[in-house]
Amino acid sequence: MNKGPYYLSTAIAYTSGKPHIGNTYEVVLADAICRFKRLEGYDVYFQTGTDEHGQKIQEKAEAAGITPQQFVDNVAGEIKRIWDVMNTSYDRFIRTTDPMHERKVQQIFKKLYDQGDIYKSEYEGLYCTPCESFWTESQLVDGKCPDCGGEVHPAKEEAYFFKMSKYAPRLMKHIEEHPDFIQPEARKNEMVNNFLKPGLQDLCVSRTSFTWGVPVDFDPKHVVYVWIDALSNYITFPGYEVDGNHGEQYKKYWPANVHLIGKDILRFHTIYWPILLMALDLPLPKQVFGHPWLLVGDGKMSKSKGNVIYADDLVDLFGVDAVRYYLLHEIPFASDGTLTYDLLMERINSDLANILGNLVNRTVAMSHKYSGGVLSDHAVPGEFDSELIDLCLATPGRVAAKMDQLRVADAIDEIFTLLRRANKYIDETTPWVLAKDESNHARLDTVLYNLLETIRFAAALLHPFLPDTAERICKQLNIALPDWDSLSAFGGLEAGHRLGEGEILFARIDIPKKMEEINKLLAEKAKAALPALELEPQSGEKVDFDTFCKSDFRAVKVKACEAVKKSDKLLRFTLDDGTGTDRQILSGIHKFYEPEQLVGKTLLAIVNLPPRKMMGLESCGMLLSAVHKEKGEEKLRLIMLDDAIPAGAKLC
RNA sequence: CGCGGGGUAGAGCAGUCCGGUAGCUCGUCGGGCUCAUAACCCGGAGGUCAUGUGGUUCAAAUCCCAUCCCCGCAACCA
Repeated sequence: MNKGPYYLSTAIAYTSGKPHIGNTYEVVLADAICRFKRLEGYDVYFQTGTDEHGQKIQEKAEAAGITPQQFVDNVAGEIKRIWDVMNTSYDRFIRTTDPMHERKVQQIFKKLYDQGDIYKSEYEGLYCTPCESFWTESQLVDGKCPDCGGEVHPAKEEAYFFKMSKYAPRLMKHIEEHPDFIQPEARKNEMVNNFLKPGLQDLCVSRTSFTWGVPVDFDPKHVVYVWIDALSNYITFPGYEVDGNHGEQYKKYWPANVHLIGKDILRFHTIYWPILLMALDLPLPKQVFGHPWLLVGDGKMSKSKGNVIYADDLVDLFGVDAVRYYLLHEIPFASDGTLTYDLLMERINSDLANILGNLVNRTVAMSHKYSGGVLSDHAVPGEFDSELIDLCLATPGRVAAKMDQLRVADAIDEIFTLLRRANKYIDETTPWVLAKDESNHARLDTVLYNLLETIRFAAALLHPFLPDTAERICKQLNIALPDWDSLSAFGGLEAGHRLGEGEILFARIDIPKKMEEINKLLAEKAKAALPALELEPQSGEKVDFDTFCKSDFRAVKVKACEAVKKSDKLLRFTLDDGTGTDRQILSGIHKFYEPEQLVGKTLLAIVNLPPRKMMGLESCGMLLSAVHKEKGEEKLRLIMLDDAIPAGAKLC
């Protein structure tokens, strides 16, 4: 049954690097919504993709020694791969470097210019010459450039501007008349109070400071800045044409039902984008949902903190549906969620393995054991049946209601409420007791039927969230994925139907053991990320020759060497320095050498340093070593000299 | 006076808009069961809902006021 078109877009991912699990959350959320809408019978168009222009990409490509196009090709490929790893069912993966898109962006820009909404002026700001960047007063750090810390000076740059203020009252009215336009609601107030009410400034929509972008065709030293370029993807790819000869998809799907975006870019999607559409005289999207963020541990993911988690790594560890489940279920509707390995494993065990997996497993196992895996008539109703059946019939509607509000986590909860009820039903009806008495077999068959039918409902409803798992459940039931209409009545399974083989859906995880494994993996990863070899940078400071000559370097022979008591670092050397009197030197190198290795070696020492006490012992000089870092680990080797050199020989 | 979000059981959260028995999941303790992945089912303990024994009210987690604390606003960002 076709319930009409449904167009959902994600924000397009910026191709500056590999997306982490937080970036991936958005597309998984979008996927769950789209799959659910398809299940309900909507004709869904799900668009995602990449935003590939801009200064940053130009710079990164330069640094990597490749062209920007090569750079974005690589990253876009990686992003698409991760979207696929997450099993997302996008209908189209778009890229803003698509020539078709670039052509349309130029046409849109020209149209807005011709009708007077875009005008040429000057961008004034504080300019940092070495960084070639403009900054606002508020961005400065101590009045200096936040990038390089250098001086900034007021400067002007020619730029095109969009007349935002012209459309502001219309937008205000639209927001007021469409309370669902901006979700969650708290965000709406934020936008209205912070941006619309104080008055909109005209938006700078072109740049001359970099070239990796869509050129303004009538003024080629300008490139179209991100707003018009990136935002317009939502209409250009479905087939918008400036001349009104729109493509089929555009005619069918625009305006979009939902733009799903991160809460940080809400401003662009709820103010600039609607105004842009008004200027083009196009209908506005029905809803913009700014979803919360996924945090890791107690903060944002950050490469410098070393806590970045990537979706594909998690999938390797736990499987795609477990990761999808966590993302979809553990992130609240309007506030940020957190991801930790512990929490993830706890959810897998308690929800996926215990409640869902075990229910399917025990039911299918009993069916095979007691009825040879063949369904019979479910003709003997009994106590507890109606409660289970009623909940089955009520659940699809409840899930749909939550999904309409985009409350995905709550929708999943509804399904698990049903699964919990089914587990309880088993305890209430005690099939293993019924099985003991032949006269109860008809009732036993009914109980098993009710359970299997409940699982059929659950499989259908779970599919949008856990597509692989839903299919595996169906395989065990030996049925095709049930459609939405089949959930309007209890009794979809037929008598005489033969079940498939039972299979464990989610194995319980031994959390401490798995954690150990993960820590090992993380440590290896962290190590691999460190530079292979690090050398101390050379000193720029000069030392004059006379000062250098004052240092008295001598060859010394190790007569004895022992670890200093109560010190984990220090070794105590008794050295022959050629004077006839033993010289004692302490050196903090126990981490690198065992004392007995060094006895008899010829080393190099500076002997005219002032004596110094360490751990109560006097050290007269210093042994010289060569140091460097490997994979972040400090390495040290003593300077060992040819044993033919006599003790006390001076270096010069 | 920068802005915004938040403080509810050991953990994670809902409830706050629209006052009326403080709820869910996990964990924990006890019991039941044995079909099942030591799973499942039942019950208990655990909270002065950040503070002010503040205000409004018959009634406040919820509305008002004040105070304290945490988090983001630094791009590796959605």
